[in-house]
Amino acid sequence: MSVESPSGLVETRAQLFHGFSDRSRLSIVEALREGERRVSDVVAVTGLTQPNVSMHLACLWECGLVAREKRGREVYYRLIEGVPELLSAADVILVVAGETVGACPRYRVGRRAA
Amino acid sequence: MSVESPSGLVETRAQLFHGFSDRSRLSIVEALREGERRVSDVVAVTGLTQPNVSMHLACLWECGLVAREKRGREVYYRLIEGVPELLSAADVILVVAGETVGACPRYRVGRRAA
DNA sequence: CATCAGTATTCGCTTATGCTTATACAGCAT
DNA sequence: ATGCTGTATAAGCATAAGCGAATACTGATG
Repeated sequence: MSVESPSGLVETRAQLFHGFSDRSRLSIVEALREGERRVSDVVAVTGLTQPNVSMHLACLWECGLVAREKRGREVYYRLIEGVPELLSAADVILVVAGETVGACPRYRVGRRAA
Repeated sequence: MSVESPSGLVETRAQLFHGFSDRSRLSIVEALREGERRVSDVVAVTGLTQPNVSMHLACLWECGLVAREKRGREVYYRLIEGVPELLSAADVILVVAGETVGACPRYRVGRRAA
């Protein structure tokens, strides 16, 4: 069952969006937006813990949303094609609905009790 | 703090994607893709329960991702502008990464133990 | 081989949130 | 008013999944 299947498509799309639905993963993605980065670079930029970044990157990689290349003992990650465009499409919506989305009361997306 | 703010942007984007990260909500969105629909229409098309659909639509509406119009005792919902484009951008990615995304082992996005 | 830097993995906990069932509310007809 | 249709809300439960801490790999260097 490929992407062609209507019902499977919805399922797969949901999973894709889920990959980007977490604040931490999205900040990692943002860090990769300018080009490939080592894990430790991402850690430095995002302020997340190393295991956390590693987990999220593994998650994104397993889902095929980032590419990975090992050089020596370092591992470089980069976004696959299409991702920047998806982010742009999201930002277009946010121009209009940003305030509302940001204030959405039904979920907090990882914003742990703060 | 508007969409302009870098950190706030990531947060808001995460929430936006979260809105589309659920299988049920996404099937509802898909149902709305062809135009405005009543709640009961969406129920019929998706096979979800009426309270469930109502909840998800309320969620999407509060987040500003769908527009709502009441006519008599019926309520019509439709997608706001930019959403179809976001879905298309997602599909572009899925053409390449669809198989991988669909098989992503780290989460199941609402696919309850089946 | 010993050590260190960079990365990945596991465990356990906590929280978010989707679902079901029951029920309440709103508007129209008789 | 009564009843019916369409929609929304609430309570309670079950589960997904993010996080911190500890630890295991892996490859480079001396």
